[in-house]
Amino acid sequence: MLESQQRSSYTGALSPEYALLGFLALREAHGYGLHQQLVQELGQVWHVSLSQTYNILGRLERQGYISGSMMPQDKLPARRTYHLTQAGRRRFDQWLQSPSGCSVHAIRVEFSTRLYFALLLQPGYADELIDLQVKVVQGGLQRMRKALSCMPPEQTVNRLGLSLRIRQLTSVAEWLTECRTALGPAHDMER
Amino acid sequence: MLESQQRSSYTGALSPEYALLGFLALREAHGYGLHQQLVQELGQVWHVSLSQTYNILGRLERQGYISGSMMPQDKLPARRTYHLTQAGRRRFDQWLQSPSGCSVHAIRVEFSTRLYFALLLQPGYADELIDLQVKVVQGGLQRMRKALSCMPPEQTVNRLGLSLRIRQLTSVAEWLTECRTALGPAHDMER
DNA sequence: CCAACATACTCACCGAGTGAGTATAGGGTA
DNA sequence: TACCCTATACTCACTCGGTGAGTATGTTGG
Repeated sequence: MLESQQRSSYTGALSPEYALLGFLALREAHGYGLHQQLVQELGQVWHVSLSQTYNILGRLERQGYISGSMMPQDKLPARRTYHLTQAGRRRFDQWLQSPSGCSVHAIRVEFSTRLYFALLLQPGYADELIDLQVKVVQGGLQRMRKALSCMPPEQTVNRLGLSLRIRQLTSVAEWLTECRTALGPAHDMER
Repeated sequence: MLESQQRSSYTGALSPEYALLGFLALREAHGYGLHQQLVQELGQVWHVSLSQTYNILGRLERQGYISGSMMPQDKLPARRTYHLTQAGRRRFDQWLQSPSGCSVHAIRVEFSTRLYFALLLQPGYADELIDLQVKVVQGGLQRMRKALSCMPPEQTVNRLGLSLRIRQLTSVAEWLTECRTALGPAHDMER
């Protein structure tokens, strides 16, 4: 009964792990620095504490996507430098190709992150990424509008809840076109 | 640096625990039934699995906000019937009075839930609740707009991220006025 | 007669996220 | 010189969020 949503087996895409993989795709780094980078570059997108960053790095290493080794420094304490494994590279590349779901949160954090790395790694691909996402959003909007029209009127709060989701997704669609115009000029200069 | 957000000590307000407290404020009930109620009445607002419902009930009981006792049934297996304690009643009443933060998610789920119970328990209060929330949202919007104007232009993705948050919150504000008109007529009949 | 479905939970597990703690180095001040 | 604050660089223990599988029984449809 209207359980759409596309939850399925949770892929962890809504934690900043791909951002960390992305930074490591650019160059190897250690946890503390990665956290600083995350805050500076994507602080408006993700809000992650230092220990959370280490948690994710630990998990990514356990799962074999990154691998780290202690690098002693003179004066300052030794630090663990991570680099992407082949599996990690594959995972990141694959993620970069696939559009986000059509939940507002997914788009705000995951799509923005994807856009960030697309601009850095293959700027010509950004437009395509946005178009792809627009299509997903449009599809989601249709489904939601249909669901709303099918909902009994006495479900006041449920109707309002869905109505808000529709408004939110509509403004996401508008924002996506804003993205295109915001990136358009710089993008033209690239090619 | 722009850590606004009002995180502070996390109050658990973004899990459906208050919805469960609310249902129990109306009448005592057992886990399975509470879950059904949650899905039927607020399914567009919260997406909670059965086991998650039991998790939360377990925690609420450990924390002393609800208390349950096994009620044997003939034929069907015995079930644990919960009722609100005084502490739970206080907690729920206090929550019902206080506006949500100005994050989109907080409003979508928490405010909607508050509105749902306000309409059931003290319908005359709903308008006031909405007005209160509008003020919070307007304040948040101002802070975000200011933050955006202060952000360096080279922070493209961060700027876009904040811009989306602003769009989202703007559409929340519009939705709140939709709430008022949607509830207005029924509401007039109440007084 | 059997399968599917509804009732009513329980359990084990992993990821999300926080806060406190550890240790060292460098810079400023009283 | 003693002291404190900040920055670097983590580690640990803990709670909450959330899922999926499993258990056990009764009812209903083919």
